[in-house]
Amino acid sequence: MDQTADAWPCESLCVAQKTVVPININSLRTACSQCNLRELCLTYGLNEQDLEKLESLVGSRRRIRRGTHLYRAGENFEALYAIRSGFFKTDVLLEDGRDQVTGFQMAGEILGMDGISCESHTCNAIALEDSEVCVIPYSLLESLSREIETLQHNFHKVMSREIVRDHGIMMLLGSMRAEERLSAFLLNMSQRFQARGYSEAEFHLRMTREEIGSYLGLKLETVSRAFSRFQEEGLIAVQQKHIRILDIAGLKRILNHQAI
Amino acid sequence: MDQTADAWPCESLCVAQKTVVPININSLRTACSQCNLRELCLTYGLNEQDLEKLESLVGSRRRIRRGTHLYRAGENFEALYAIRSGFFKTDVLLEDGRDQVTGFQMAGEILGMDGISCESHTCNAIALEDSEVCVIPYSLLESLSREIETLQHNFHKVMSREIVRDHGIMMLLGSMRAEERLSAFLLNMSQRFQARGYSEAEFHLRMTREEIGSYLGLKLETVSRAFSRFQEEGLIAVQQKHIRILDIAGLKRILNHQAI
DNA sequence: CGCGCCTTTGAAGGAGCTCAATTTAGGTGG
DNA sequence: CCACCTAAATTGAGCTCCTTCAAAGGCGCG
Repeated sequence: MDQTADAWPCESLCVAQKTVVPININSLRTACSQCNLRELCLTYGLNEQDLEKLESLVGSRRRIRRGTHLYRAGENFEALYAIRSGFFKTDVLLEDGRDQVTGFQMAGEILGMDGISCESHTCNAIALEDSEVCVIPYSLLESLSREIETLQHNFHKVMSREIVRDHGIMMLLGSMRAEERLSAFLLNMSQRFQARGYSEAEFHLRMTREEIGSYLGLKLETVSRAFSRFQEEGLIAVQQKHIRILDIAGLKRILNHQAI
Repeated sequence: MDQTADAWPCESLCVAQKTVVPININSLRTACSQCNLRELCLTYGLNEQDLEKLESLVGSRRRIRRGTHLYRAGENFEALYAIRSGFFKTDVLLEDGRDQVTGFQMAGEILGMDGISCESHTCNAIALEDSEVCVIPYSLLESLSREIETLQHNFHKVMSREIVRDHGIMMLLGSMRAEERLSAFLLNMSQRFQARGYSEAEFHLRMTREEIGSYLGLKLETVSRAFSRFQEEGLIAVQQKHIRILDIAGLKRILNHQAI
């Protein structure tokens, strides 16, 4: 099935990507072998035996209150973080004060890979709602992935996926107009919520218009106006942070540069 | 030394990055242990013993004529490529025909990491001049990096650096004006040429104005006008693809959002 | 209930785009 | 070696989409 069709533009070129089975995120247990997010996380496809070895991988959990940092640019890099629950943004800052949101991350996704290259983080990770992460000490991940081939492979795929995702955003920022960008954003959110067992058509955005704008290379007013126009055209129903998508095909048409 | 100061904006936040020693790219030998690009490549810091194991890593060489593809989006992913000599661009295509250059790669850099995530390439890699690459079969790289810790670590760093680089470009595309973008581009090129032992102040661009524009999210006319303005202001001397940087500090001032 | 923050909406301005014409460079063949 | 040809680059003028500045409305939280 083409669950990838509404991913970032260039991800749709990715034929072999696995179909993510919607999963249930209710009961929370302790280790990877019991984790409901397994299908989305680093441990995908590991056998029972290997999963046992992994019990040591997740050192601890950390709760991050809404609005606080998981890590900051410049801090020492020691661990990756797998999001158990919640919602994050990452952003980078320029000396002159300008900043840019580089991504929004949700349950099952991995944070912190920017830190590997120079052993210190290059961006900030901030919780947009009360969240919980699994702390994955990086040295442990490296040594375990020397033992467990599947883990190694998954880790590489996760990093590569991040690169592909970034290329999609570069495409978006470099060659799309405002409404195309917002359409891509909404479709991407929709698809990710769906992959986690939530509604693809109705969801709460955790970020402000300004954060969306920063991510999409637009001003908050432009984002707001685009939302309003989508609503006028019957593509979505929007009330503050609550979004209901009424016409997915219509949004896709906009993304594909076609007029309504 | 702050050779990182003129890297992409957010890379300058990266304190721990190694200083790349300028190297001599004249004599070409066969294996990694003899390669002059070692300092820039995956084999950095490996001891003699490990380097011997690596002889098998580079399966073969491939010559790529100017204007031809190293790989195409959609093709099966089987290997990474280390550039021995030459110059490449990568780009992604949208269904509606729009495309975007996602990067320019030069000697010592690794191509193809986009393909890991779904076992097929998601972008095109095209030689901008006659080039030569080392073919690194991916399965071999994975098994060798389970044996050789340093290789594993280097590989992860290379992928992470790609992510950090992409964040820098997202920053550029999302929040810089045309002249800031071009300034960042020139400073980045200058720094990379310097790291390879070439002049930081004078070099030949291998790409057209249109390709630069695509990379920077601008139209070719805008790029051309920005070049002309830089020349009027005495920051650079430009004659077609030949660039001479006259005032690096001035370019940096532009990048930092300050007026002349 | 009131305050602050977020969002919406309007009107004017500007940076970069589009369209178009001209110049220049580089490659080809006589 | 020169004339020719094509692709790339430059430059101008008008236009458009997004930004900027401003004001008002709404929601949530103490």
